[in-house]
Amino acid sequence: MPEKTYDHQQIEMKWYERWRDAALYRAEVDRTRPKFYVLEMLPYPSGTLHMGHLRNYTIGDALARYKWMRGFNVLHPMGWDAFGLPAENAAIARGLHPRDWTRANIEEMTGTLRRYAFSYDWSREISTCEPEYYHWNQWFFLKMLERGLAYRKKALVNWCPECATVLANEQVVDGCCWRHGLVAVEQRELEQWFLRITAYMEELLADINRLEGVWPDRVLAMQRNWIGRSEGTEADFRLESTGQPVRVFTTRVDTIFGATCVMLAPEHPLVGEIGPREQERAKGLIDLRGRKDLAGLEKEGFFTGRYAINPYNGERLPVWIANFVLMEYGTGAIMAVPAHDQRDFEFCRKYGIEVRPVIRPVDGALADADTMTDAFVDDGVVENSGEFSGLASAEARRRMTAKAEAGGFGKAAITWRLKDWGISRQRYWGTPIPVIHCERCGIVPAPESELPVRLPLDIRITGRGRSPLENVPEFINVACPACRGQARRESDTMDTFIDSSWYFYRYCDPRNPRAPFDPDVIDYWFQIDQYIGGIEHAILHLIYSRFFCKVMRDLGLVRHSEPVKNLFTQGMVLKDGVAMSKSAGNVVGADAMAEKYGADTGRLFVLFAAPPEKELEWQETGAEGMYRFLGRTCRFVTRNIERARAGAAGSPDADRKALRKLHQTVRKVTQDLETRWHFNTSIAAVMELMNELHALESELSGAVLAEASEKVVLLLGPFIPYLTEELWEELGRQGPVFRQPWPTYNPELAREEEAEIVIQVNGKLRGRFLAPFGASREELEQRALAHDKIRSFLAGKQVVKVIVVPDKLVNVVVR
RNA sequence: GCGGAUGUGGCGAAACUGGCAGACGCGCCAGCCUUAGGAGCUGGUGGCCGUAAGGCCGUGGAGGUUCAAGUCCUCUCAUCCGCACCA
Repeated sequence: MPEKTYDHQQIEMKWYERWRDAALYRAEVDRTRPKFYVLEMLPYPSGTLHMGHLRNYTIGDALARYKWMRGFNVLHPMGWDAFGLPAENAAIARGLHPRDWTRANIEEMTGTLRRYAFSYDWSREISTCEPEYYHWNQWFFLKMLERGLAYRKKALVNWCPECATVLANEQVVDGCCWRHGLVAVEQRELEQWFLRITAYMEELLADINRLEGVWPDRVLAMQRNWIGRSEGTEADFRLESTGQPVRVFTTRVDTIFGATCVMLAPEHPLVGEIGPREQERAKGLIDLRGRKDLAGLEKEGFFTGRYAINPYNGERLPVWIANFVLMEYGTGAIMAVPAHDQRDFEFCRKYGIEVRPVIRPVDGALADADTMTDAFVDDGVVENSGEFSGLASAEARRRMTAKAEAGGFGKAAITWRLKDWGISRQRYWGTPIPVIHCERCGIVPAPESELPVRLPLDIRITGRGRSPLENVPEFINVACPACRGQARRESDTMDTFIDSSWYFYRYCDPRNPRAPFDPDVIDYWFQIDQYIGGIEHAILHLIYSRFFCKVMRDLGLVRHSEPVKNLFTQGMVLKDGVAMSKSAGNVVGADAMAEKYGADTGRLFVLFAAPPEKELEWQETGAEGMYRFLGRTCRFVTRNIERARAGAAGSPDADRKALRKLHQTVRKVTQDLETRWHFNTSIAAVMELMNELHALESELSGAVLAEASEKVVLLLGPFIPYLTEELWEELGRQGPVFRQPWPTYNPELAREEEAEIVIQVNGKLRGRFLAPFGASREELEQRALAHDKIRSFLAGKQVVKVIVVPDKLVNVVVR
């Protein structure tokens, strides 16, 4: 029987055609079986689909196939169409209607993607860009509005001039738009819709510590940081002139006797009351501040001529306005304690304000104000602080806070960094916010029966910063649902992160016309067992979706509080040391890859070259190596089919060796995939097996060849769907590989006959010998000491001790 | 500054609870086969010394624990990432 050369083009097209419309990963739900829900956050493919995009897909797919073979019900939809955003961009660029573009895009993209993915394309059932989906966005919005979780207010918001829309805080990266790297975000004051994510911030923070599954520390740290809880004390410093309180927030109230001035943010409301000149100068500070890189900014400020009274000691402190004090954080005012805060120190030294140490190190003396060069910022012992002198910092904080509460001039306070989620966008593409503005009735929610509020299809996209919806009278002009008078429909649309916050719920029940989903169905599939994605979603999507989950729970829709059990962040794919991305212009296109070596080679390389959490430097030569391996495997299996079938005889010795390696490999791959996803070592193990099989090939019996071929195909099934499918058919077997049971191993066959015992002298490898498993310590010791080579090392020395690790090694300690 | 990681051959990386460092692959070298090969096959490949047998060194660095350390402890250096005048 001639061997078959590996023709990836032919094989992959054949199986792609055959499987393209099959719902491969849609489980016929048998609730008695265990379930596995794996999902990837694909970066939305707004351009060329490249190997960087496909990496997380490949990981998830391998896992899904493996779980399936292990007898799980698997839900494994493609996650990529969750965002409407790229559709809008491209529509503007191409002058196409977004809706058409989205459909065209789906067809265009899924050609390659599906050739890689080999799984069910759920984007055919759900596109978040369409009314069937945004109906339920609107429904959620109304529920939140009812509960006060959605509200509208005038606020200073981030504005991306390139997108011509507002952005949420989470979507501003380094002062720039997350989508337009170099475009600086401006601040504008606008009426905006917000979701009250802060209502859940305590829970969002607390639950980080309660996640049962595995989340990367990095992501947890980023979320903690972003939520930014900080415990401290608020205290009022009264203005000497008017008696008006200036409330400050501090985490170090124990240093308050060292306060030597009070500082206001330039935007602080009190600035206006102090005087027009001061207001003018404060404005100057704001402008100087610019919009980027606050950290590198030179500290500037000025004295207002006013004084405020320290409530703890009655001291009269000058009131300053300083550019580094932020209105958005705390109360917008601080007390400056230059001796114990580095920023205050720098500011006060610059302007000649007194530095007064009041905390000394536990085992040291108070610093000298004149000679200190840096603030002493650690906790210590409080000095020169009236009744609190001599206390440790922590204790002083407690007592001083208590005093403020008792005296009515302050309280313990917790400050959060997290702000409410601004969801208004002045884009066309997005879910219309379902409210109506009526002059008489105010803001009136659209009646639930009228959902979905549909986007008009006939629009012109201007990119001018006002929603194009405002120019569509049929959309804008409506009757007020309450009074029937003339009213205007809200023209803002929702942030598309709303879509992505719950799309994975809808995947479980995509056609439900009555509700976002059936809670019973959700109950079976959720939580997501394994979510896979890039680190870039650590604070955006992953906080929003956690928030959404808690809201849905409080609406009685779901019974869990966290959507994702285990989160995995895969490493980026680099090309020449830079993350593969369209903007960097260094992509290895999936099309080109599939053309040249095939999707199987691409998948295998991505899985083999590095463990999934690590970054992966793309190397063409590495892919070639994988291609060679596939070719060798293909030829080996096909050229032995005849001999296997004929049941040819072979050498028992070679058979035994081959079977041992085979069963060891099944064990190793199973362990590697079960406990940790070490795809790379799994694949390496199969390669080792193939090397051994090649070496023994001519001596193997038909039966062993048959068993080996079959198991190799099954072991590789999760990684290289096309070739294994083809070989499975060549072997005369029926049905998709991933519906076969995972191969089993026989521990008896896998066992080595003899143990190789290593002999060390003083911990250094000096020799080795074979011994039966389970040999006694005494026997091993004796044989080691009798070993020729060891004897030469022992000559003239005294054996102090012999350590024996059964079946492993003997270490002889000599002097 | 705060927080999170990561350091092993020429390269990507292995090494499960401390027990043979470098599996597997790439690259490179030699050979075979071929009209030819950017195809296939065989062998070699951490460094230094040695014709060889063999020896010494070797997991960022310095100490320590141990019969035994890439793995545990202490300190330190370097790189990457996230946040950042957050009071």
